[in-house]
Amino acid sequence: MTNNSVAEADVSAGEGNNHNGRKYRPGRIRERNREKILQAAEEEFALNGYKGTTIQNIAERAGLPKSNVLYYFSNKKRMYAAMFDDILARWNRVFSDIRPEDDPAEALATFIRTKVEMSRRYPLASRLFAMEIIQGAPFLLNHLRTNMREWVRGRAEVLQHWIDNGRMAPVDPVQLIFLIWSSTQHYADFQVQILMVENKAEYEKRDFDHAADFLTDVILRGCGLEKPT
Amino acid sequence: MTNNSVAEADVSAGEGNNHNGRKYRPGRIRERNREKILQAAEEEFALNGYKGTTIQNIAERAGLPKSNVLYYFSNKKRMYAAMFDDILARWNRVFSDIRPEDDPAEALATFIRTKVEMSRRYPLASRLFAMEIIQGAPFLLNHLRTNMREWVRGRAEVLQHWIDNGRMAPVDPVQLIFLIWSSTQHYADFQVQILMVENKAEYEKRDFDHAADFLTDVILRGCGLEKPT
DNA sequence: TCACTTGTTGTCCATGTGTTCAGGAGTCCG
DNA sequence: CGGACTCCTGAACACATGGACAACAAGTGA
Repeated sequence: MTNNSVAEADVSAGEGNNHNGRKYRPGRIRERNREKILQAAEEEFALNGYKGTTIQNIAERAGLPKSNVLYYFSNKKRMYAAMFDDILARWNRVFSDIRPEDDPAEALATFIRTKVEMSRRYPLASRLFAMEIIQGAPFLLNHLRTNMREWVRGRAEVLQHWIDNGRMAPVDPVQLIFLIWSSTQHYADFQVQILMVENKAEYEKRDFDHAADFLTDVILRGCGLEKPT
Repeated sequence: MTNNSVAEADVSAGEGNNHNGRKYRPGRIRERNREKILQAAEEEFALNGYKGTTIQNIAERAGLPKSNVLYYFSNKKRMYAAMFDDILARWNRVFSDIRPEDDPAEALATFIRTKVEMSRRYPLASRLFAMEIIQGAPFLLNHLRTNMREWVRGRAEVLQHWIDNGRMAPVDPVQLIFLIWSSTQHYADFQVQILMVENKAEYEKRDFDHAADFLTDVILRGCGLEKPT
């Protein structure tokens, strides 16, 4: 199995037991603070980029002194990497596989809806990821080369299978995946632009529903599919 | 007319004449160096973000001493803004208007092709813009609120006109514009990801042609249109 | 050539930032 | 309670960076 994480393991004190035989429960304090910090980091990094974010800012947002933050993540890089581990894990938990015997229209619709939902629920993660890629993916390159490539190939194969069996129009499967990725992420990444253009102060749930409807409608038809009931 | 630029005018020495009555041609040296610097800035900012970019880096890439760069752009912010003025002007030069009497399929196809072509020719500009928006558009907010909003409304009106006349499927025109924006820009902004997933070292011209073909194909069909001959 | 503008550059400095470190407080278990 | 370990934190430091500035060089029209 390829290494699935972007962060080299941190020294991570408190991994359960020690050389003494005495057992300590791996601190719940640790757990709680780690989360507070990662949460804050996500917001700061997404707002200011890697370089633009200072540990001080993260610390303030997390309500902790800077030194304390550095106690949990020995340095900035590791923190950034740990954040992505978190995000990728979160994503992995959500996306279900597709199978050749599934209904194409239904599968695509679900995929689109799920992705739009991700844009709604985790816009920060989406933006973070986008910025990372735009800058050449210095941290995620390996992840793209391995996990993501396989992911895409797997899906593309199924799509191709559907095409070969005449169950959808013959469109390039990989490009189709890109199309769905880009158009759905757009609602998270370019939120400000969309809000400005539409002259709205903030998103509402129904905006996402509308977007999802629109995208399934156009893309499915674009693939020669009927909207599922 | 609304102010079309994002940069407050720089002091910009050498604006032609002086208080003395004597006339100087606004230095060609100035012109040349300005361009060298803006070019370098585009590359650096796109690669490292606003904060991550140092004047020193830009200077080195432009082959000038830092002090000289600061002679042309009195500070980092102004430089960043000037760069966007450049980029926006470049874009404005390219996009033609659409008219109600145009053929929908042809107009959309042209639009898509033009945007893909922009992704190919000016990937840095696209990435720069993307990063700026993702981070909340601190510099471009005003531009989004005015110019871009009007731009979208103008196009949307024409699209709606076509829909009302039954010349294309009834899809939300504004969403359609977003869809085209996002899917076409994706090839510039997420270049690394695409290359990694497809296991290619670099783009070739034909990749963009292929992408443009795919997008026109799917999106036009998605709008109930036939591909133009 | 002169008078004046434009262009060039080295130096200097205040500020901000990542990271280290040493010591102290808190927590848990026998 | 005592010992062992986890958690916390203020102070200090080395270093990078944006920008000011003053002196100097080059260019330009008369």
